[in-house]
Amino acid sequence: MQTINIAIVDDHPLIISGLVAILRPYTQIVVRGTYTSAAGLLEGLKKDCPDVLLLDILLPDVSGKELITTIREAYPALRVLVLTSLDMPSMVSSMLRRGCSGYLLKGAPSNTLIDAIEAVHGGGEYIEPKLKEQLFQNFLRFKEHPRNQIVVPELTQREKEVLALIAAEYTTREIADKLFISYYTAENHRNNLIQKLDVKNTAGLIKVAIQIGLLS
Amino acid sequence: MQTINIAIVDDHPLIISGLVAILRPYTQIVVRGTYTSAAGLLEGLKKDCPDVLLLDILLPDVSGKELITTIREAYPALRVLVLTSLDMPSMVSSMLRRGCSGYLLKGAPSNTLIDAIEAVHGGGEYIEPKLKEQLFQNFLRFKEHPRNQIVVPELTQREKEVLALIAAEYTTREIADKLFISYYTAENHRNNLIQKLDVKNTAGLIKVAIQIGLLS
DNA sequence: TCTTTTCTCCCGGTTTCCCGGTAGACGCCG
DNA sequence: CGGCGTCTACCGGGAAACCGGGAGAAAAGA
Repeated sequence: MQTINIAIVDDHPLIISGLVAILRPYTQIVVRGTYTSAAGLLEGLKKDCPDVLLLDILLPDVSGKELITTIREAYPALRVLVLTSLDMPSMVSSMLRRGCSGYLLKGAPSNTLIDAIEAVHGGGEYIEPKLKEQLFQNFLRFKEHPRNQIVVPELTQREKEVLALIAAEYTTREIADKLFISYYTAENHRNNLIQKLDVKNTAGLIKVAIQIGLLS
Repeated sequence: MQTINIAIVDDHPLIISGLVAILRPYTQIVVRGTYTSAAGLLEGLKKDCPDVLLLDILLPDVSGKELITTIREAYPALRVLVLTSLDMPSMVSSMLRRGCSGYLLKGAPSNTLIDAIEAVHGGGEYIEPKLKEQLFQNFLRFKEHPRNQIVVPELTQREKEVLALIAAEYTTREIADKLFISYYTAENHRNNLIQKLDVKNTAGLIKVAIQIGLLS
Protein backbone atom coordinates (compact mmCIF):
# COMPACT_ATOMS: atom_id res chain seq x y z
CA MET A 1 0.00 0.00 0.00
CA GLN A 2 1.41 3.27 -1.14
CA THR A 3 1.39 6.10 1.36
CA ILE A 4 -0.42 9.26 0.36
CA ASN A 5 0.94 12.55 1.62
CA ILE A 6 -1.67 15.22 2.04
CA ALA A 7 -1.92 18.82 3.09
CA ILE A 8 -5.03 20.51 4.43
CA VAL A 9 -6.12 24.10 4.24
CA ASP A 10 -9.25 25.32 5.99
CA ASP A 11 -10.03 28.48 7.87
CA HIS A 12 -11.52 26.65 10.85
CA PRO A 13 -8.95 24.99 13.10
CA LEU A 14 -11.73 22.81 14.47
CA ILE A 15 -12.40 21.33 11.06
CA ILE A 16 -8.73 20.68 10.55
CA SER A 17 -8.39 18.79 13.80
CA GLY A 18 -11.55 16.89 12.94
CA LEU A 19 -10.09 15.87 9.61
CA VAL A 20 -6.80 14.86 11.16
CA ALA A 21 -8.66 12.73 13.67
CA ILE A 22 -10.71 11.10 10.94
CA LEU A 23 -7.61 10.33 8.90
CA ARG A 24 -5.45 9.07 11.76
CA PRO A 25 -6.66 5.45 11.65
CA TYR A 26 -5.78 5.24 7.97
CA THR A 27 -2.07 4.68 8.11
CA GLN A 28 -1.63 4.92 4.37
CA ILE A 29 -2.56 8.58 4.57
CA VAL A 30 -0.07 10.96 6.13
CA VAL A 31 -0.98 14.55 6.87
CA ARG A 32 2.14 16.55 6.10
CA GLY A 33 0.83 19.97 6.91
CA THR A 34 -2.29 21.90 7.90
CA TYR A 35 -2.98 25.56 7.23
CA THR A 36 -5.65 28.09 7.97
CA SER A 37 -4.81 30.55 5.22
CA ALA A 38 -3.72 30.63 1.62
CA ALA A 39 -0.51 32.44 2.49
CA GLY A 40 0.44 29.81 5.03
CA LEU A 41 -0.30 27.03 2.61
CA LEU A 42 1.87 28.51 -0.12
CA GLU A 43 4.68 28.78 2.37
CA GLY A 44 4.30 25.24 3.63
CA LEU A 45 3.77 23.52 0.29
CA LYS A 46 7.43 23.95 -0.54
CA LYS A 47 8.58 21.63 2.19
CA ASP A 48 5.52 19.40 2.50
CA CYS A 49 5.48 18.08 -1.06
CA PRO A 50 2.04 16.52 -0.62
CA ASP A 51 0.40 14.34 -3.24
CA VAL A 52 -3.09 15.57 -2.46
CA LEU A 53 -4.37 18.86 -1.13
CA LEU A 54 -7.65 19.18 0.74
CA LEU A 55 -8.79 22.66 -0.12
CA ASP A 56 -11.53 24.77 1.37
CA ILE A 57 -12.90 27.53 -0.82
CA LEU A 58 -13.71 30.12 1.81
CA LEU A 59 -10.43 31.34 3.20
CA PRO A 60 -9.55 34.48 5.12
CA ASP A 61 -7.10 35.98 2.67
CA VAL A 62 -7.57 34.66 -0.86
CA SER A 63 -10.55 32.83 -2.32
CA GLY A 64 -9.96 29.16 -3.04
CA LYS A 65 -10.86 29.92 -6.63
CA GLU A 66 -7.80 32.04 -7.11
CA LEU A 67 -5.70 29.88 -4.87
CA ILE A 68 -6.26 26.73 -6.88
CA THR A 69 -5.15 28.49 -10.04
CA THR A 70 -1.92 29.56 -8.38
CA ILE A 71 -1.32 26.14 -6.95
CA ARG A 72 -1.98 24.32 -10.19
CA GLU A 73 0.53 26.55 -11.89
CA ALA A 74 3.21 25.98 -9.32
CA TYR A 75 2.53 22.29 -8.66
CA PRO A 76 0.84 20.70 -11.67
CA ALA A 77 1.32 17.23 -10.26
CA LEU A 78 -0.45 18.04 -7.02
CA ARG A 79 -4.00 16.77 -6.96
CA VAL A 80 -6.52 19.08 -5.41
CA LEU A 81 -9.56 17.76 -3.61
CA VAL A 82 -11.98 20.56 -2.84
CA LEU A 83 -13.60 20.08 0.53
CA THR A 84 -16.22 22.68 1.18
CA SER A 85 -19.73 23.29 2.35
CA LEU A 86 -20.73 25.17 -0.78
CA ASP A 87 -23.13 22.85 -2.51
CA MET A 88 -23.59 24.81 -5.73
CA PRO A 89 -23.12 22.96 -9.01
CA SER A 90 -21.74 26.14 -10.52
CA MET A 91 -18.95 26.10 -7.98
CA VAL A 92 -18.15 22.50 -8.88
CA SER A 93 -17.76 23.32 -12.53
CA SER A 94 -15.83 26.42 -11.70
CA MET A 95 -13.33 24.50 -9.62
CA LEU A 96 -13.15 21.68 -12.12
CA ARG A 97 -12.30 24.18 -14.79
CA ARG A 98 -9.51 25.42 -12.59
CA GLY A 99 -8.13 21.93 -12.34
CA CYS A 100 -9.33 20.34 -9.14
CA SER A 101 -9.59 16.56 -9.18
CA GLY A 102 -12.36 16.15 -6.69
CA TYR A 103 -15.18 18.00 -4.96
CA LEU A 104 -16.46 16.84 -1.64
CA LEU A 105 -18.96 18.36 0.73
CA LYS A 106 -18.09 18.76 4.37
CA GLY A 107 -20.16 16.32 6.28
CA ALA A 108 -19.44 13.50 3.92
CA PRO A 109 -18.90 10.26 5.83
CA SER A 110 -15.29 9.46 6.64
CA ASN A 111 -15.09 6.45 4.35
CA THR A 112 -16.21 8.66 1.47
CA LEU A 113 -13.40 11.03 2.31
CA ILE A 114 -10.90 8.19 2.21
CA ASP A 115 -12.33 6.93 -1.07
CA ALA A 116 -12.12 10.39 -2.55
CA ILE A 117 -8.54 10.92 -1.45
CA GLU A 118 -7.49 7.58 -2.86
CA ALA A 119 -9.38 8.10 -6.10
CA VAL A 120 -7.89 11.50 -6.60
CA HIS A 121 -4.43 10.29 -5.72
CA GLY A 122 -4.76 7.42 -8.18
CA GLY A 123 -5.38 9.78 -11.04
CA GLY A 124 -9.16 9.57 -10.87
CA GLU A 125 -11.65 12.07 -9.68
CA TYR A 126 -14.37 12.17 -7.10
CA ILE A 127 -17.26 14.55 -7.42
CA GLU A 128 -20.04 14.66 -4.89
CA PRO A 129 -22.62 12.52 -6.72
CA LYS A 130 -25.54 14.84 -6.04
CA LEU A 131 -23.69 17.85 -7.40
CA LYS A 132 -22.40 15.90 -10.34
CA GLU A 133 -25.94 14.96 -11.23
CA GLN A 134 -27.15 18.53 -10.87
CA LEU A 135 -24.30 19.69 -13.03
CA PHE A 136 -25.31 17.20 -15.65
CA GLN A 137 -28.93 18.32 -15.48
CA ASN A 138 -27.83 21.91 -15.92
CA PHE A 139 -25.87 20.83 -18.91
CA LEU A 140 -28.90 19.08 -20.42
CA ARG A 141 -31.04 22.13 -19.85
CA PHE A 142 -28.36 24.22 -21.42
CA LYS A 143 -28.40 22.04 -24.47
CA GLU A 144 -32.16 22.34 -24.83
CA HIS A 145 -32.25 26.08 -24.33
CA PRO A 146 -28.98 27.62 -25.36
CA ARG A 147 -30.20 30.74 -23.58
CA ASN A 148 -29.65 29.43 -20.06
CA GLN A 149 -26.06 30.22 -19.65
CA ILE A 150 -25.65 28.85 -16.19
CA VAL A 151 -22.55 26.80 -16.10
CA VAL A 152 -21.05 26.33 -19.48
CA PRO A 153 -19.94 29.39 -21.37
CA GLU A 154 -22.29 29.88 -24.25
CA LEU A 155 -20.77 28.77 -27.51
CA THR A 156 -22.38 29.46 -30.82
CA GLN A 157 -23.17 26.67 -33.23
CA ARG A 158 -20.29 27.61 -35.44
CA GLU A 159 -17.90 27.68 -32.54
CA LYS A 160 -18.94 24.22 -31.47
CA GLU A 161 -18.28 22.95 -34.96
CA VAL A 162 -14.86 24.52 -35.00
CA LEU A 163 -14.15 23.14 -31.55
CA ALA A 164 -15.02 19.64 -32.67
CA LEU A 165 -12.71 19.97 -35.65
CA ILE A 166 -9.87 21.30 -33.55
CA ALA A 167 -10.29 18.29 -31.28
CA ALA A 168 -10.22 16.13 -34.39
CA GLU A 169 -6.72 17.45 -35.00
CA TYR A 170 -7.52 19.63 -37.96
CA THR A 171 -5.48 22.75 -38.55
CA THR A 172 -7.13 26.11 -38.96
CA ARG A 173 -6.51 25.91 -42.69
CA GLU A 174 -8.24 22.54 -42.91
CA ILE A 175 -11.13 23.67 -40.76
CA ALA A 176 -11.66 26.63 -43.03
CA ASP A 177 -11.75 24.39 -46.10
CA LYS A 178 -14.05 21.93 -44.41
CA LEU A 179 -16.58 24.56 -43.36
CA PHE A 180 -16.24 26.54 -46.59
CA ILE A 181 -15.21 29.68 -44.77
CA SER A 182 -12.16 31.87 -44.92
CA TYR A 183 -9.04 30.99 -43.05
CA TYR A 184 -9.45 34.21 -41.13
CA THR A 185 -12.94 33.34 -40.07
CA ALA A 186 -11.90 29.96 -38.80
CA GLU A 187 -9.12 31.61 -36.89
CA ASN A 188 -11.58 34.07 -35.43
CA HIS A 189 -13.71 31.25 -34.10
CA ARG A 190 -10.63 29.61 -32.70
CA ASN A 191 -9.60 32.77 -30.90
CA ASN A 192 -13.11 33.33 -29.60
CA LEU A 193 -13.14 29.80 -28.20
CA ILE A 194 -9.91 30.43 -26.38
CA GLN A 195 -11.32 33.65 -24.97
CA LYS A 196 -14.69 32.24 -23.98
CA LEU A 197 -13.27 29.22 -22.25
CA ASP A 198 -10.65 31.39 -20.61
CA VAL A 199 -7.64 29.34 -21.64
CA LYS A 200 -4.27 30.15 -23.10
CA ASN A 201 -3.83 27.75 -26.00
CA THR A 202 -5.15 24.72 -27.80
CA ALA A 203 -4.06 22.37 -25.04
CA GLY A 204 -6.15 24.20 -22.49
CA LEU A 205 -9.00 24.50 -24.92
CA ILE A 206 -9.29 20.78 -25.41
CA LYS A 207 -8.81 20.00 -21.75
CA VAL A 208 -11.45 22.42 -20.53
CA ALA A 209 -13.86 21.50 -23.29
CA ILE A 210 -13.69 17.88 -22.22
CA GLN A 211 -13.98 18.76 -18.55
CA ILE A 212 -17.16 20.73 -19.04
CA GLY A 213 -18.63 18.18 -21.39
CA LEU A 214 -18.37 19.97 -24.70
CA LEU A 215 -16.24 17.15 -26.03
CA SER A 216 -16.07 13.50 -25.20
CA MET B 1 -38.31 14.00 -25.70
CA GLN B 2 -35.83 14.59 -28.43
CA THR B 3 -35.73 12.03 -31.24
CA ILE B 4 -32.43 10.30 -31.86
CA ASN B 5 -31.56 9.34 -35.40
CA ILE B 6 -29.35 6.32 -35.67
CA ALA B 7 -27.66 4.24 -38.32
CA ILE B 8 -26.57 0.64 -37.94
CA VAL B 9 -23.77 -1.25 -39.60
CA ASP B 10 -23.27 -4.95 -39.00
CA ASP B 11 -22.28 -7.78 -41.30
CA HIS B 12 -25.12 -10.03 -40.18
CA PRO B 13 -28.53 -9.07 -41.51
CA LEU B 14 -30.08 -11.10 -38.72
CA ILE B 15 -28.47 -8.95 -36.07
CA ILE B 16 -29.63 -5.84 -37.83
CA SER B 17 -33.21 -6.96 -37.94
CA GLY B 18 -32.91 -7.98 -34.32
CA LEU B 19 -31.69 -4.54 -33.38
CA VAL B 20 -34.40 -2.85 -35.37
CA ALA B 21 -36.99 -4.97 -33.63
CA ILE B 22 -35.53 -4.16 -30.23
CA LEU B 23 -35.53 -0.45 -30.97
CA ARG B 24 -38.99 -0.27 -32.54
CA PRO B 25 -40.92 0.19 -29.27
CA TYR B 26 -38.76 3.18 -28.38
CA THR B 27 -40.33 5.88 -30.47
CA GLN B 28 -37.70 8.46 -29.58
CA ILE B 29 -35.17 6.40 -31.52
CA VAL B 30 -35.43 6.38 -35.28
CA VAL B 31 -33.36 4.03 -37.40
CA ARG B 32 -32.44 5.99 -40.48
CA GLY B 33 -30.37 3.39 -42.24
CA THR B 34 -28.89 -0.07 -41.88
CA TYR B 35 -25.83 -1.40 -43.65
CA THR B 36 -23.89 -4.63 -43.90
CA SER B 37 -20.63 -3.17 -45.12
CA ALA B 38 -18.38 -0.19 -44.61
CA ALA B 39 -18.77 0.91 -48.20
CA GLY B 40 -22.53 0.89 -47.95
CA LEU B 41 -22.43 2.85 -44.74
CA LEU B 42 -20.21 5.55 -46.17
CA GLU B 43 -22.61 5.88 -49.06
CA GLY B 44 -25.67 6.05 -46.87
CA LEU B 45 -24.31 8.35 -44.18
CA LYS B 46 -24.54 11.29 -46.54
CA LYS B 47 -28.30 11.21 -46.71
CA ASP B 48 -29.07 9.63 -43.32
CA CYS B 49 -27.43 12.28 -41.14
CA PRO B 50 -27.76 10.14 -38.02
CA ASP B 51 -26.85 11.35 -34.53
CA VAL B 52 -25.55 8.00 -33.40
CA LEU B 53 -23.96 5.13 -35.28
CA LEU B 54 -24.08 1.55 -34.03
CA LEU B 55 -20.87 0.08 -35.34
CA ASP B 56 -19.72 -3.51 -35.51
CA ILE B 57 -15.99 -4.07 -35.70
CA LEU B 58 -15.89 -7.17 -37.86
CA LEU B 59 -17.05 -6.14 -41.31
CA PRO B 60 -16.58 -7.80 -44.68
CA ASP B 61 -14.62 -5.04 -46.39
CA VAL B 62 -12.87 -2.74 -43.93
CA SER B 63 -12.17 -3.29 -40.27
CA GLY B 64 -14.23 -1.18 -37.92
CA LYS B 65 -10.98 0.16 -36.55
CA GLU B 66 -10.17 1.89 -39.79
CA LEU B 67 -13.77 2.72 -40.50
CA ILE B 68 -14.23 4.66 -37.30
CA THR B 69 -11.23 6.79 -38.10
CA THR B 70 -12.63 7.66 -41.48
CA ILE B 71 -16.06 8.37 -40.08
CA ARG B 72 -14.77 10.54 -37.26
CA GLU B 73 -12.87 12.58 -39.79
CA ALA B 74 -15.82 13.07 -42.06
CA TYR B 75 -18.49 13.46 -39.37
CA PRO B 76 -16.93 14.71 -36.15
CA ALA B 77 -20.31 15.37 -34.60
CA LEU B 78 -21.54 11.84 -35.16
CA ARG B 79 -21.38 9.74 -32.01
CA VAL B 80 -20.20 6.21 -32.51
CA LEU B 81 -21.41 3.41 -30.29
CA VAL B 82 -19.41 0.26 -30.89
CA LEU B 83 -21.58 -2.82 -30.71
CA THR B 84 -19.56 -5.97 -31.00
CA SER B 85 -18.92 -9.38 -29.54
CA LEU B 86 -15.21 -8.76 -29.06
CA ASP B 87 -14.81 -8.56 -25.31
CA MET B 88 -11.17 -7.56 -25.19
CA PRO B 89 -10.24 -4.54 -23.09
CA SER B 90 -7.52 -3.72 -25.57
CA MET B 91 -10.15 -3.34 -28.26
CA VAL B 92 -12.11 -0.99 -26.05
CA SER B 93 -9.15 1.28 -25.54
CA SER B 94 -8.27 1.06 -29.17
CA MET B 95 -11.72 2.15 -30.24
CA LEU B 96 -11.89 4.83 -27.57
CA ARG B 97 -8.64 6.23 -28.84
CA ARG B 98 -10.15 6.37 -32.28
CA GLY B 99 -13.02 8.39 -30.93
CA CYS B 100 -15.94 6.12 -30.21
CA SER B 101 -18.29 7.26 -27.48
CA GLY B 102 -19.48 3.90 -26.29
CA TYR B 103 -18.64 0.21 -26.33
CA LEU B 104 -21.33 -2.37 -25.90
CA LEU B 105 -21.25 -6.13 -26.16
CA LYS B 106 -23.77 -7.92 -28.29
CA GLY B 107 -26.09 -9.71 -25.99
CA ALA B 108 -26.49 -6.76 -23.70
CA PRO B 109 -30.10 -6.44 -22.56
CA SER B 110 -32.25 -4.14 -24.62
CA ASN B 111 -32.67 -1.55 -21.92
CA THR B 112 -28.90 -1.31 -21.66
CA LEU B 113 -28.79 -0.68 -25.37
CA ILE B 114 -31.29 2.13 -25.03
CA ASP B 115 -29.43 3.59 -22.10
CA ALA B 116 -26.19 3.47 -24.03
CA ILE B 117 -27.68 5.14 -27.09
CA GLU B 118 -29.17 7.90 -25.01
CA ALA B 119 -26.03 8.39 -22.98
CA VAL B 120 -23.90 8.60 -26.07
CA HIS B 121 -26.32 10.91 -27.78
CA GLY B 122 -26.40 13.17 -24.76
CA GLY B 123 -22.68 13.71 -24.92
CA GLY B 124 -21.83 11.02 -22.42
CA GLU B 125 -20.29 7.67 -22.91
CA TYR B 126 -21.21 4.11 -22.14
CA ILE B 127 -18.57 1.47 -21.77
CA GLU B 128 -19.45 -2.12 -20.94
CA PRO B 129 -18.83 -2.03 -17.19
CA LYS B 130 -16.90 -5.30 -17.11
CA LEU B 131 -14.54 -4.20 -19.83
CA LYS B 132 -14.17 -0.79 -18.31
CA GLU B 133 -13.12 -2.40 -15.07
CA GLN B 134 -10.65 -4.68 -16.81
CA LEU B 135 -9.23 -1.73 -18.65
CA PHE B 136 -8.81 0.07 -15.38
CA GLN B 137 -7.10 -2.94 -13.84
CA ASN B 138 -4.74 -3.08 -16.78
CA PHE B 139 -4.00 0.52 -16.25
CA LEU B 140 -3.25 -0.04 -12.57
CA ARG B 141 -0.98 -2.95 -13.37
CA PHE B 142 0.70 -0.77 -15.92
CA LYS B 143 1.33 1.84 -13.28
CA GLU B 144 2.84 -0.71 -10.90
CA HIS B 145 4.98 -2.43 -13.50
CA PRO B 146 5.80 -0.07 -16.31
CA ARG B 147 6.81 -3.14 -18.25
CA ASN B 148 3.33 -4.41 -19.04
CA GLN B 149 2.66 -2.36 -22.06
CA ILE B 150 -0.71 -3.78 -22.83
CA VAL B 151 -3.04 -0.97 -23.48
CA VAL B 152 -1.57 2.38 -22.77
CA PRO B 153 1.47 3.39 -24.73
CA GLU B 154 4.37 3.39 -22.36
CA LEU B 155 5.39 6.88 -21.40
CA THR B 156 8.54 7.62 -19.49
CA GLN B 157 8.46 9.55 -16.26
CA ARG B 158 9.83 12.61 -17.93
CA GLU B 159 7.29 12.41 -20.69
CA LYS B 160 4.47 12.24 -18.19
CA GLU B 161 5.79 15.34 -16.49
CA VAL B 162 5.98 17.18 -19.77
CA LEU B 163 2.52 15.99 -20.70
CA ALA B 164 1.10 17.33 -17.46
CA LEU B 165 2.73 20.69 -18.08
CA ILE B 166 1.46 20.84 -21.63
CA ALA B 167 -2.01 20.19 -20.31
CA ALA B 168 -1.43 22.98 -17.80
CA GLU B 169 -1.04 25.31 -20.76
CA TYR B 170 2.66 25.86 -20.48
CA THR B 171 4.69 26.52 -23.60
CA THR B 172 7.72 24.45 -24.45
CA ARG B 173 9.97 27.29 -23.32
CA GLU B 174 8.25 27.44 -19.93
CA ILE B 175 8.32 23.67 -19.53
CA ALA B 176 12.04 23.67 -20.20
CA ASP B 177 12.62 26.33 -17.55
CA LYS B 178 10.40 24.56 -15.08
CA LEU B 179 12.15 21.21 -15.45
CA PHE B 180 15.60 22.77 -15.72
CA ILE B 181 16.25 21.23 -19.11
CA SER B 182 17.04 22.66 -22.49
CA TYR B 183 14.34 23.96 -24.76
CA TYR B 184 15.36 21.30 -27.25
CA THR B 185 14.94 18.54 -24.75
CA ALA B 186 11.48 19.69 -23.80
CA GLU B 187 10.59 19.84 -27.45
CA ASN B 188 11.92 16.34 -27.94
CA HIS B 189 9.66 15.04 -25.21
CA ARG B 190 6.78 16.87 -26.77
CA ASN B 191 7.46 15.33 -30.17
CA ASN B 192 7.90 11.89 -28.64
CA LEU B 193 4.56 12.22 -26.90
CA ILE B 194 2.88 13.08 -30.16
CA GLN B 195 4.51 10.08 -31.81
CA LYS B 196 3.80 7.63 -29.01
CA LEU B 197 0.16 8.58 -28.69
CA ASP B 198 -0.15 8.59 -32.46
CA VAL B 199 -1.66 12.03 -32.80
CA LYS B 200 -1.00 14.99 -35.00
CA ASN B 201 -0.79 17.96 -32.65
CA THR B 202 -1.32 19.26 -29.16
CA ALA B 203 -5.09 19.12 -29.47
CA GLY B 204 -5.00 15.41 -30.20
CA LEU B 205 -2.39 14.86 -27.54
CA ILE B 206 -4.56 16.30 -24.79
CA LYS B 207 -7.68 14.58 -26.02
CA VAL B 208 -6.14 11.14 -26.24
CA ALA B 209 -4.26 11.54 -22.98
CA ILE B 210 -7.52 12.26 -21.20
CA GLN B 211 -9.31 9.43 -22.96
CA ILE B 212 -6.78 6.86 -21.89
CA GLY B 213 -6.54 8.21 -18.38
CA LEU B 214 -3.15 9.86 -18.47
CA LEU B 215 -4.76 13.16 -17.60
CA SER B 216 -7.86 14.01 -15.66
C1' DT C 1 29.39 -7.36 -21.76
C1' DC C 2 26.43 -5.87 -25.21
C1' DT C 3 22.13 -3.77 -26.28
C1' DT C 4 18.29 -0.99 -25.51
C1' DT C 5 16.11 2.79 -23.53
C1' DT C 6 16.02 7.18 -21.57
C1' DC C 7 17.40 11.62 -21.06
C1' DT C 8 19.88 15.03 -22.60
C1' DC C 9 21.28 18.72 -26.22
C1' DC C 10 21.47 20.55 -30.83
C1' DC C 11 20.11 22.49 -35.76
C1' DG C 12 17.48 24.43 -39.72
C1' DG C 13 13.42 24.96 -41.73
C1' DT C 14 8.37 25.08 -42.18
C1' DT C 15 3.92 25.39 -40.49
C1' DT C 16 0.65 26.72 -37.36
C1' DC C 17 -1.03 29.29 -33.72
C1' DC C 18 -1.91 33.43 -31.10
C1' DC C 19 -2.92 38.39 -30.67
C1' DG C 20 -5.14 42.57 -31.44
C1' DG C 21 -7.09 44.98 -34.03
C1' DT C 22 -10.98 46.54 -38.19
C1' DA C 23 -15.20 45.97 -40.53
C1' DG C 24 -19.42 44.71 -43.35
C1' DA C 25 -23.83 41.86 -43.57
C1' DC C 26 -27.52 39.78 -41.39
C1' DG C 27 -31.00 38.68 -37.98
C1' DC C 28 -33.22 39.35 -33.63
C1' DC C 29 -35.42 41.97 -30.23
C1' DG C 30 -36.73 45.83 -27.42
C1' DC D 1 -35.17 52.23 -35.66
C1' DG D 2 -31.06 51.20 -32.99
C1' DG D 3 -28.44 48.10 -30.54
C1' DC D 4 -26.63 43.54 -29.90
C1' DG D 5 -24.69 39.24 -31.29
C1' DT D 6 -23.13 36.20 -34.85
C1' DC D 7 -20.78 35.10 -38.83
C1' DT D 8 -18.11 36.52 -42.04
C1' DA D 9 -13.49 38.44 -43.86
C1' DC D 10 -9.05 40.72 -43.57
C1' DC D 11 -4.25 42.26 -41.83
C1' DG D 12 0.51 42.17 -39.71
C1' DG D 13 3.50 40.51 -36.70
C1' DG D 14 5.37 37.60 -33.31
C1' DA D 15 5.45 33.39 -30.84
C1' DA D 16 5.08 28.69 -30.64
C1' DA D 17 4.72 24.28 -32.46
C1' DC D 18 6.03 20.70 -35.65
C1' DC D 19 9.38 18.01 -38.48
C1' DG D 20 13.32 15.28 -39.19
C1' DG D 21 17.14 14.52 -38.57
C1' DG D 22 22.13 13.87 -35.42
C1' DA D 23 24.45 12.67 -31.21
C1' DG D 24 26.42 11.67 -26.55
C1' DA D 25 26.00 9.83 -21.64
C1' DA D 26 24.00 7.09 -18.28
C1' DA D 27 21.04 3.53 -16.65
C1' DA D 28 18.70 -0.68 -16.99
C1' DG D 29 18.13 -5.25 -18.98
C1' DA D 30 19.38 -9.39 -21.68
